[in-house]
Amino acid sequence: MSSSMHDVAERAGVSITTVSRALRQSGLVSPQTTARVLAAAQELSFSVSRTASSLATGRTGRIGVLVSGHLGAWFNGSILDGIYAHLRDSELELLIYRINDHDERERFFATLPARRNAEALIVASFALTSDEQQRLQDLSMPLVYLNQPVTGAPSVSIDDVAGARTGARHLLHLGHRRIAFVQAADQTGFVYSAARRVQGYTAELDAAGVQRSEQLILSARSVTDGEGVLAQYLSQPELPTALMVESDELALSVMAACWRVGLRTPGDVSVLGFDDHAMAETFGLSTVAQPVDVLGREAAALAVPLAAGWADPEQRSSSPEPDLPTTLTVPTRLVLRDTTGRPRRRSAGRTGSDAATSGARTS
Amino acid sequence: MSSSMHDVAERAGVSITTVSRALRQSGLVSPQTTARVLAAAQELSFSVSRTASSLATGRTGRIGVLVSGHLGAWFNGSILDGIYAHLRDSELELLIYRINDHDERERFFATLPARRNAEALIVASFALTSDEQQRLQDLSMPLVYLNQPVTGAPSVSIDDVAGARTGARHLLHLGHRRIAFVQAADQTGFVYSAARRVQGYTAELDAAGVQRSEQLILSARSVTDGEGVLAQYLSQPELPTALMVESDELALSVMAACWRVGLRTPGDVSVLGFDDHAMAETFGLSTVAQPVDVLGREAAALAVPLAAGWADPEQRSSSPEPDLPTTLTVPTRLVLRDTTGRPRRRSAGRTGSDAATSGARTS
DNA sequence: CTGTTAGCGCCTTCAA
DNA sequence: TTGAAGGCGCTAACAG
Repeated sequence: MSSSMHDVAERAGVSITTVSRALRQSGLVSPQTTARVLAAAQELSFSVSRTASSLATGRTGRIGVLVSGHLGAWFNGSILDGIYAHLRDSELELLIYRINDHDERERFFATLPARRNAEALIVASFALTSDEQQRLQDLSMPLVYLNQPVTGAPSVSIDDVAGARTGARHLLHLGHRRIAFVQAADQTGFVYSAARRVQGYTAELDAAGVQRSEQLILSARSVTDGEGVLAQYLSQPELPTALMVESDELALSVMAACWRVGLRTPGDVSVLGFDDHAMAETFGLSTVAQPVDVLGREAAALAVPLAAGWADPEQRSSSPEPDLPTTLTVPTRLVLRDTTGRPRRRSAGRTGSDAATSGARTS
Repeated sequence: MSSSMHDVAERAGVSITTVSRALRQSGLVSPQTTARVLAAAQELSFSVSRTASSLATGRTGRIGVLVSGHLGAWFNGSILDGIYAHLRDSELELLIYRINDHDERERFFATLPARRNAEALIVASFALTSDEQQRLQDLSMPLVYLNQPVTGAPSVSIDDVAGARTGARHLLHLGHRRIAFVQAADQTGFVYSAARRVQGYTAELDAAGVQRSEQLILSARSVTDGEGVLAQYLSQPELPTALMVESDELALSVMAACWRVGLRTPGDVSVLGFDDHAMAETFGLSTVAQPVDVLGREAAALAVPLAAGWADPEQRSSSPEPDLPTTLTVPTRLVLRDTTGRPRRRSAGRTGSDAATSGARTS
């Protein structure tokens, strides 16, 4: 049996109100009384029912996170860690909603369980239909988008375009002139990031006046389809000297496939990932690191005041710019390890390290 | 402003009670009335406040999970996925409590926020002090332990000992006679699994009458300390022909280190992991797979009825064996890929593929 | 089948 | 500094 404030009050010889105040450190209770109440609560191993206090205050003390795909996916997990770190300091709890398949999707949008059950909802890296986006807005509950091009709502994203440009640039500076980009087909959810990364790649190559073609965009059937990518790579009439891969997970798979057939990185081909997945360091994968924990932390930092302000309308006025939704962009960082280097001069698909000129081919 | 049942009742011209019943499909409301209520609710885009109904019913509709370490860790994420899959079907929500450092630990055990806030708590792979275990019991709420040797409480674990034995056995059958085991030092939380894995390794080698020594237990400073392990490996007077590694994460790190110095797997040394981490397949790591999602799912399956039964004491009687805490053990499975094979006969640290005899050493 | 009457456990006026 | 009264939004027990 969990005891209630009533029991504590009785034990401490005070009113329920006093117990409530003492337990919340409202500062309206004398030290002695407070001590007595605390002791009584201790003895009964009492703790406040959030449910009841939620009903009374209108605040649930919970933040929801809507996640796309598996919770076990590196990205999702890391995001949650960042969010948690911040929520912890705000005494808020973390409620998770996962949308992993069509079924879960239906269910979520049919019941919108988040409604009134959390004070704000962080929507992580999602490919939402406009209909779904609308439904979320209708929730009339603060939303924070993570890695999504939603206008008019607070959001946090990494700078995919700039990251990809930086990645491409370093390959260009190393002397690469034939750089392929590897995409994954079915990444549920991460479509925006993916699109922006290709975009960055394209932009940088164009800016450098380097040749580029549709043929240089390789696509994997899944994030573990390194073999498929390798096949496409080796089918190219003129072999690219570098591969920019959409994500580390896929890049690692590509690397593994290369190694399996004896292609060395960066000896035969440079491979650049994107993310800085936990395993990237282990295997020495050069990559464009995105600070996922920061992403989560910032999203939470945006959500918390909204949550508070929502229940407490007057707090809103304290913010300098009343209602401009904040849009945060966190920068990426190029991490050089062992898979990118100067292109080799000899062998397949010859390249010059200082010019874009290319002539006869090896095939 | 979110509307209440009151508004819906008014709009539909019925009592609040009827609204409540209609919305819960209690089957006590006529189809027409139900339709009217639903319509009204729709128009007001109303949805029930879980907080209020929780207070009234005494059920929060939430299951808590206490997680050790990072949410982004493969194991934790996978567990959560399994749990989520089951909860989803029970209309329960997932509340997360993470204990990642001393601070979070203190905080959790000081305030026990899960109390009265969730209907049951799943305690995942944890190294709890007995004091902490006691605190959890004090929660007086249903607990389900995952991968922990807690007696008298429902629990789900994988069979680490048997898994390790199987792993060792296959190496023995392949002809290995000098097999080292690699442990990680500071795995916060997973100490039990780790201990049981060494135990299985030890038992199997002993059963086979194969020589074994303290020296053959290598230890990494962290799960990414493949280099350190390699150093220890290469310092052995007589080189082991196989390495059984406590976890895939560490095994991958070891593999990478081997490759970096030119040691082939399994050509020069066989490497066997444990877990079946997402990356194991990518890199062809042979491993003892533990079905983590099943683990999570089973834990949830144990927790859900407890949660229900807790609030609804009479339901308990429906279970065949009233109060025997269930202890589930889920089996592991050996997954052979590219890193384990017969030991080589020539070269360093000679081995015989059919005898345990060993003579002169190479050093 | 529907409505009325009481709470669930806490917090927030308002008084003392 | 403390207490009494009322209500947060919903559900349950009991009538009709």
